[in-house]
Amino acid sequence: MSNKEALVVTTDIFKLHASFCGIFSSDIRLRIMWLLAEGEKTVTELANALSITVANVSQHLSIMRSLGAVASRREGRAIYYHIANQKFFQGAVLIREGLLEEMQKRLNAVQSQQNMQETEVEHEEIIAD
Amino acid sequence: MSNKEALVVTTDIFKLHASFCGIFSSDIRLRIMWLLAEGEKTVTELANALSITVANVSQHLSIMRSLGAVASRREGRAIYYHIANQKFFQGAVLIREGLLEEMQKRLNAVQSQQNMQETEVEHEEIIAD
DNA sequence: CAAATACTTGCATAATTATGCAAGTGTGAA
DNA sequence: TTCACACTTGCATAATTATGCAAGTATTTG
Repeated sequence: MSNKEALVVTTDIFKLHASFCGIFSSDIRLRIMWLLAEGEKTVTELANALSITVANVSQHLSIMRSLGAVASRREGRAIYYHIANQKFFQGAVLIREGLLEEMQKRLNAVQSQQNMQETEVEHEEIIAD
Repeated sequence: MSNKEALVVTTDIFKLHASFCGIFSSDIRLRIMWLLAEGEKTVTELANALSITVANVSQHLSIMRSLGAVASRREGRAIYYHIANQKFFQGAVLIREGLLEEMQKRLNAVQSQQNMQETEVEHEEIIAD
């Protein structure tokens, strides 16, 4: 994800989709999406919320804008950014939900395995008797 | 996205989510998701469908499995892969829909701009009369 | 056990992406 | 016009990710 490509021109929807999803492969850009989901924000507001430099936020926004994930409007000397299409955020939310579900499943699996082991120990103790 | 990390252990949901989304930033892995959405498939089947080497598919699957996007089961000497949670696919679909919507919007914008220009020309012609 | 099939892994090399810092642009106010 | 503010860009350096190829493991079959 560099910000040097001015325009993405691909006829291959999978390649386009993949480049686009590069947006979500940075935790900073994900946090920006989550902040912008609350409503439009300026670069400075985002930088403050994220505790990183304005230049860095600007570079991330430049990538996101070049891929069409966000759009901006100028008001005086501030530039307000917003999510270009809510489906981008909704899709990211869905993926996160899946992740959390899977983590919960694994946690449950580990816990029930622990219960199994505890049961085995009890069983051994019974045998030891 | 290397396949060397055995286990992702992060308490930061944004970092975890971002690593996970690295899966979608490769067109090959996206194609694998789309193929697996049809139903479970072996590594060889995927390699044939994608016209790439089995080793390469295996490496991509290894990344996807290490992040929990896919799971597998062995049947004889074949290993069948499937999507671990449908929300992963649904989220990717939603993002693609957003992308296509935005592309359509831009196409419409270009077309209406062309219509505007045509109207201007007509206008000039009327003036020329 | 040997051979064949199906898949995985290690490693080197190439390509892409991220970051900080310095310098630049655009806007409004004095 | 000069200054300050808000943001962007270029560039170098570091870090991550992708790919092919060769060698490896696991399973079934003869």
